Amino acid sequence: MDKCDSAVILKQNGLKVTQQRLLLLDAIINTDKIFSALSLQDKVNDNMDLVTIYRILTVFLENKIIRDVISKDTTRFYELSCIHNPVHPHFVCRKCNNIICLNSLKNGYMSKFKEITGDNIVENVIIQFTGICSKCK
Amino acid sequence: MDKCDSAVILKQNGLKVTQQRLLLLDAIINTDKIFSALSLQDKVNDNMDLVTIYRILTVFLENKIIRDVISKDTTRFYELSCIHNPVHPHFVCRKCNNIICLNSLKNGYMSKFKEITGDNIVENVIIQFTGICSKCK
DNA sequence: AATAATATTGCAAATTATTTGCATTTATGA
DNA sequence: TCATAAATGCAAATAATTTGCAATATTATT
Repeated sequence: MDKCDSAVILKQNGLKVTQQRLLLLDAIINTDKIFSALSLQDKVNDNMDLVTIYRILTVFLENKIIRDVISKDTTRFYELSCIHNPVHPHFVCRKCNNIICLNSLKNGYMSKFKEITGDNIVENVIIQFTGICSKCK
Repeated sequence: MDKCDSAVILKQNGLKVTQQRLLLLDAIINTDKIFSALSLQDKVNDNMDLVTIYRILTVFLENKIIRDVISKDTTRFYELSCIHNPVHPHFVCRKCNNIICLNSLKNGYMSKFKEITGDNIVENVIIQFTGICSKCK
């Protein structure tokens, strides 16, 4: 807890410190799961406009405060992107549709990928497992 | 070419062989890229209803004739799922947004993942690279 | 501390992707 | 060939996200 200070993060990124951004970032920091625009609206019990949430999420993405979590869902998901939450694989359960964060892989696996990525410049590797989670099996 | 015969595939899966399913499956087989409902409608110049395409895609997914290609895009993408197109990693360019199919990894990498997936039953591993593709750099 | 300039927010409405209901049509097996 | 059940097309609904614009809040400056 006290992983990060919302106001500090906003200032570090040269962003205006608004009530809505503080509320939203607090909610994000205090979530240990992935989130969507709608799930955040539920969490901040202030009745914040969904449009505002979408716009703030766009700003947070641009500043790499959050990052995308890809899924086949039609809803867009994100997670906090900070030193306390390094890039890591996810497990998607096809029964309950939950997306579970897994521990990061130990270094060294990237070399295995070099041979297939060719001339493309790789900035990030997303690994996602699908199947049945331990609760659903 | 002649990778697969649409009518045969439909019959093998116990599906009714309809004109629309044949047209759509032909279009899918003759695409070496990923596709969306809309991109398929463009490809089959028959003016097939989008609703029909969505419904056929659902059936194809259920029968594992196609599979999802996950992305952060709000559009859902798919690819042909057959012996000629084994599961493989994708590269997503953040400039042109194209999704490029990469060669499959050689066997043996799965063991690296065992340690992080825990009690969850893994049925599939999705690997996706993001960055700048060779054309955009 | 008050103010001006500018970015942010909220509301309404538009857009995009996908799904549902229902009447019509088509494929398949008796 | 015909009956049956499933598939299709159209219209409309739903869900997620985006846009326009006026009202409001933040921040640097006075």
